[in-house]
Amino acid sequence: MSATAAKRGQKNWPKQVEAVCVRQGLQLTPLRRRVLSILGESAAPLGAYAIIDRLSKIEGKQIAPPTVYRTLEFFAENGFLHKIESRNVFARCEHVGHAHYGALLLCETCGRSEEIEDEALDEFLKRTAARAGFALQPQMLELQGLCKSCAAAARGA
Amino acid sequence: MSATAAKRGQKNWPKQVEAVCVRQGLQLTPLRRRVLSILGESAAPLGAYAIIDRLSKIEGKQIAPPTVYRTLEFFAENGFLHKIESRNVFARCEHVGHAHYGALLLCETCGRSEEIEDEALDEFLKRTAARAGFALQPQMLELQGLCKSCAAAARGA
DNA sequence: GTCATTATGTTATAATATTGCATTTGGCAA
DNA sequence: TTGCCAAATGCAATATTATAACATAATGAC
Repeated sequence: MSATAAKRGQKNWPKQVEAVCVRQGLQLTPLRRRVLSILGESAAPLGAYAIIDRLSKIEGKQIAPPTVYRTLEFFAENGFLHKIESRNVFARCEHVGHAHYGALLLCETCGRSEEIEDEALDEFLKRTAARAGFALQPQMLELQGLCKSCAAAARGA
Repeated sequence: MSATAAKRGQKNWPKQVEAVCVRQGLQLTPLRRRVLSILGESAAPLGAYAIIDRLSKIEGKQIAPPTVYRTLEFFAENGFLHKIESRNVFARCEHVGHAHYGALLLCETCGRSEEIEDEALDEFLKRTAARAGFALQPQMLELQGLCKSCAAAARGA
């Protein structure tokens, strides 16, 4: 993903979420809008407490954890956000309204996450698991590595 | 994996670990042996605090978290144990001394984890990530689903 | 407007993990 | 053997992540 594409995604994401909320009759309250904008402006996924801190600054008073966790839960349940379990952070879902499978490519160096949707991958995993008698759920993989620019930087260094 | 295979793995694991420790000159201290045996006897992966509780019972006094976390770190560093990030638990590495790639199949129902080693999967993932310019690290995937027996039970129910 | 539902506020606490420093143990060279 | 260094363990405090439980406020259906 190019830097400009990242920036576009970042800028458009709150608007896309808003559009889906309107279509589906989901309440986009002031609190949710503020959290949306915090997530929308971040280059990399954010931890809950980073969001709490930023929100507290915006609101001018200390916001308690449940407030933010509930908001994040709302976004995750409605397919706007991924929780990245391996890092305890929350990333914008770049495919608002699409199926939730594929993979998140997580950069070890810059912390950014990139989302790919790949039916072939899904199929391959299902078949691989099935050989062990395992029935896979649909899920987003979390894959660790280096993003294009960090890999280039590492090679250059 | 059959129940008997699981049981065999479980019984042999501490001995395999011990053998590798001897070969590599790693200290298998009394503390490490006790943690090894706790992990060896568990059907499913255990959380750090579950291990702390069991160890405290065995020792007859309260064991502090760092003691156990350090022991787990020792086993993980030496390839005897996997930390399952999506669940905050620790699972025996069933392929002691092998490459650490492939996948952990995690059953949502019984909590057990099964390890598969699959070079084709590794290749597939690398190629998929490479199309996004991403350089994947070798890693164990965590895949959620239902194990053979829990899937059968679910179908029967 | 009343009422039920949904959302938010607030306090407390649970669950997971680490830092920093003191003490003990094990290996090994003089 | 002794002394030393490095590795391992003990221990207290605290950091980080997340949830429970209950009160209050806002919203939408009727």
